[in-house]
Amino acid sequence: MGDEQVAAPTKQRRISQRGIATRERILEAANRLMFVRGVNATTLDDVREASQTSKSQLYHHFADKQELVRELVKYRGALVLQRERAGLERLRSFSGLVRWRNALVQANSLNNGKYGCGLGSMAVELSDQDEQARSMLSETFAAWGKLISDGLHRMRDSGALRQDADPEKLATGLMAALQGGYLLANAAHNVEPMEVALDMALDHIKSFLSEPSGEPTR
Amino acid sequence: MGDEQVAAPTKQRRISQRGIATRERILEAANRLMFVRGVNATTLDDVREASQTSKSQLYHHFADKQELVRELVKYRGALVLQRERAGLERLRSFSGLVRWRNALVQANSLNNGKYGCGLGSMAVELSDQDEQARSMLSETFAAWGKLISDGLHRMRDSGALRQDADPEKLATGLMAALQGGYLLANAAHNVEPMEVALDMALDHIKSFLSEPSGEPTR
DNA sequence: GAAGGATGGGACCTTGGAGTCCATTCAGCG
DNA sequence: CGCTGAATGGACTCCAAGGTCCCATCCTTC
Repeated sequence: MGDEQVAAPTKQRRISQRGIATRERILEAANRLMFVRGVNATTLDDVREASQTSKSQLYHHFADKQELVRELVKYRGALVLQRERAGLERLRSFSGLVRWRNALVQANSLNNGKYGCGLGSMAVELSDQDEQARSMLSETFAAWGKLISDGLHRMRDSGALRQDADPEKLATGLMAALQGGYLLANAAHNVEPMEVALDMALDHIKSFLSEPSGEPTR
Repeated sequence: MGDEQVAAPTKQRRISQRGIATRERILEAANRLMFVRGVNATTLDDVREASQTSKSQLYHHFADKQELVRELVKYRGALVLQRERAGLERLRSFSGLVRWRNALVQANSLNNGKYGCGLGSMAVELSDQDEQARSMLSETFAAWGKLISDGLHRMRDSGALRQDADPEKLATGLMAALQGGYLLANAAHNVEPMEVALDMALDHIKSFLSEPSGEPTR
């Protein structure tokens, strides 16, 4: 409960290139391990070993495990948003959504549905135990949703989507279908539920396309 | 790896009424605690205290924590299926689905979206760390889905739903929307995403209703 | 090239929480 | 009743995992 540099920001610790690299290595290792085993089931010794560092390094860069986890939330959130931005920022048509869907499905099918969504599983594991992590995750989901709804807005503005379509709601529904799909696929060790869920959401969006759209895509 | 009474079922330990009650109390306490804190974040001492039992009782009834958790998976699965059966076994119309949706939303809104689905969160927490638990959960999801698809089949048979509707896929989509909705609602501490997700799934099902159905419900 | 902070290795400490054990009480049965 | 095994209380053991510490080495700066 200290007031951590509220009024004395001068004392900023120097940080070298090497230090940055180590910190990155730690986060990268934590990311990998916690993705497959879950956050709570991953120990700091696991992380230490996988990142080829030592205990002192871990505690040099992170105050404790909780802080490491929080930094991981940011790290992973940034990765996901970056990936999603790449796939969504130029979304202007329904077929773009289909391509986006296909990429996610394909990636997940490489694991046979295992592990689920890096953000979703953290959300489940942490929401009830770390308020700060929860709120960061919630914001990340919001940003992700915005990427989708922005695309839908573009589609609506361009006339591809009807005026009565609600981009925000459609985006939320699509995100939920995606997360639920990940969850069921993970439990079943099989991507199929995720495909079905995404197809449902896409069909729902398709029902808001303007008239001159031909037969079913898929 | 012992073959546990494969051929000598005579030695079945006697179990008294009192013993059964204690076992039940333990499961019930574990259920409550692990629902709000998560499985891994709940200690056996927590359970012991909340159930007003002692260490020896815990280990008298369950071999270890893993077994307790697995029994909890069964226990909770049975509870959920029982509740869902009550709400779905007589499902014959779209308005029945709406009522079902409303009940789930209302229940979750009492927690402001917190905690999520008892099965879904266990699935995320356990799928990557206990194969047996994962497979039981997967089966429970399947049974849950079947309750829904059975209802949809009845609707299709009665003509409420068109012939080209696929009850299994619709049920999977609905389940995914529900789980994803729980997840987002939990992260946001707000039921809304869950409502939006379920409404999307219901709209999707509605699009398969036979002609003579009037304007939007909701 | 000496000082001082950043980086690093890894032994060590501490503790929470899983799991053991034994003495005691309780309940059904001959 | 008294015997037997189930039910129970709770002290105790043990260890994995988080966290501390100290000393060595590296890098930057003057």
